[in-house]
Amino acid sequence: MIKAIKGMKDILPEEIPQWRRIEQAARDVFESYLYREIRTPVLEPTELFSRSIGNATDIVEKEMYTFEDSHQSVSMRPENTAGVVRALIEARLYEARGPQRYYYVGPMFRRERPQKGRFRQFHQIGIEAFGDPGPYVDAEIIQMTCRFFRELGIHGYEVRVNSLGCHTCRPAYVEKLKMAIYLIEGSLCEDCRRRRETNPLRVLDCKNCQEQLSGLPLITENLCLPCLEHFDGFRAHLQQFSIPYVLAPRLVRGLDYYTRTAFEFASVSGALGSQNSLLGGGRYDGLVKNLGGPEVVGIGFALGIERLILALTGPPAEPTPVAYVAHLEMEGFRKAVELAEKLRDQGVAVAVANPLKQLKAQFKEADRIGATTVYVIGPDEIRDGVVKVKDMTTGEQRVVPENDIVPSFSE
RNA sequence: GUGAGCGUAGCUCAAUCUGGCAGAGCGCCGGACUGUGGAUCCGGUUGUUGGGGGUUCAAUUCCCCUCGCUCACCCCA
Repeated sequence: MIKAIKGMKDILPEEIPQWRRIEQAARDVFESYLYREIRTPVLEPTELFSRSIGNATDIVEKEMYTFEDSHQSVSMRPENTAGVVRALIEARLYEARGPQRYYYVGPMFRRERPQKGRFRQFHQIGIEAFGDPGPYVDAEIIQMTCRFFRELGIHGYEVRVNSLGCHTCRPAYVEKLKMAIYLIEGSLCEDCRRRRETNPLRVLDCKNCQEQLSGLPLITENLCLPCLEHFDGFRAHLQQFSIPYVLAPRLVRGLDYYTRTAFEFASVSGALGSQNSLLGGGRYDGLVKNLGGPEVVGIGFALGIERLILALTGPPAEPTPVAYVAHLEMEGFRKAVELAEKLRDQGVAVAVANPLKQLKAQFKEADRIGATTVYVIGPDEIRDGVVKVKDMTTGEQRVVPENDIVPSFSE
């Protein structure tokens, strides 16, 4: 049997209503904040990702699906900020009047070992806002996400915020941090000692060594003045919007391009297994320029649809009502097909049994597909010019003149 | 990339520890009911025990290899 590739899943019809609900809520909410949809290719030049996400990150180093295509290295997108920024530059969207706010929905690819809430093909909904340097946008994005979550009835989460500094203050802080780690290195786990060089900020987040780490300097205490003002402004706006949040000075994003504001919506319900990040994002003020565009600042986030579904509670959507046309003998079958087409003209979903199927079997089938109404047409009905109509929930059946069959059956 | 657990009927799982005819429930098909579903009863159907090799008179069971799935680490949405 040919099976789907590891970490890639079919989304079966049963699950589709949930996906549509999430996507629709996102479109409605984001568009109410003047975000517009953008669709970019799944395949991009590998260089786009190595230059934006960062060459030394796990994503670029070992998780991308990369191959040669006519002497060019191309990769399937592991995230979509880089693609949107490329489009912004390529189409000179930054020159347009009005807000440059975009959202996207689509599959992303990372070649990791799959586990709960993590797949090799997964789906993200994300937004990017360009050209606005002030902290108000940062807070507005959080507000917008809270509205989106509220719309979906998701509650078991917390908002975590941090500032990662900028090109002025971060390098100095990283050096300071490295030095501090060096001093306590002996008490740290193997991973942390490795991370001191590869990704010092990550050390702060280590689950094994929290006790030893309490004395390390925090980025929030080492911000330059502009970064500090931005961070304070951001938090003041959150308070103004009455959004509860947790200060997470150890929150680090895994992508190199982030500056200043970084945030995360984390599930606190345990529904995501060991993954708890529902959504992550932040500001990336240097990225557009880095990729060859003008000095345009940006901020954005992405959320994982599969993870959102895990966090979703509540009853599944009700199935849409359907009708079934049962029949006897070829004569009845012909009439049944006609009736079914008339009902479809009225917008009703209708199934017709194969010709000459036993009536009993037809009713069984009607029951199985969840038909709310069954119409019966046989020689007797044709002779009398009527159709029998059975309500499958109550079991009641009545005789209706053929010409009166409008979509009057109960929903 | 590393570690652990699990692969038995369409589905959920027994039997594996202690080797001895591969089972149950659900589903499906049919009948009781020849023009009426769901409930009940009766009957029937369902297998490369993931694959390969080894030990043994005998392997679903024990051993080795391999593939797959799941969870966790790493990292992230």
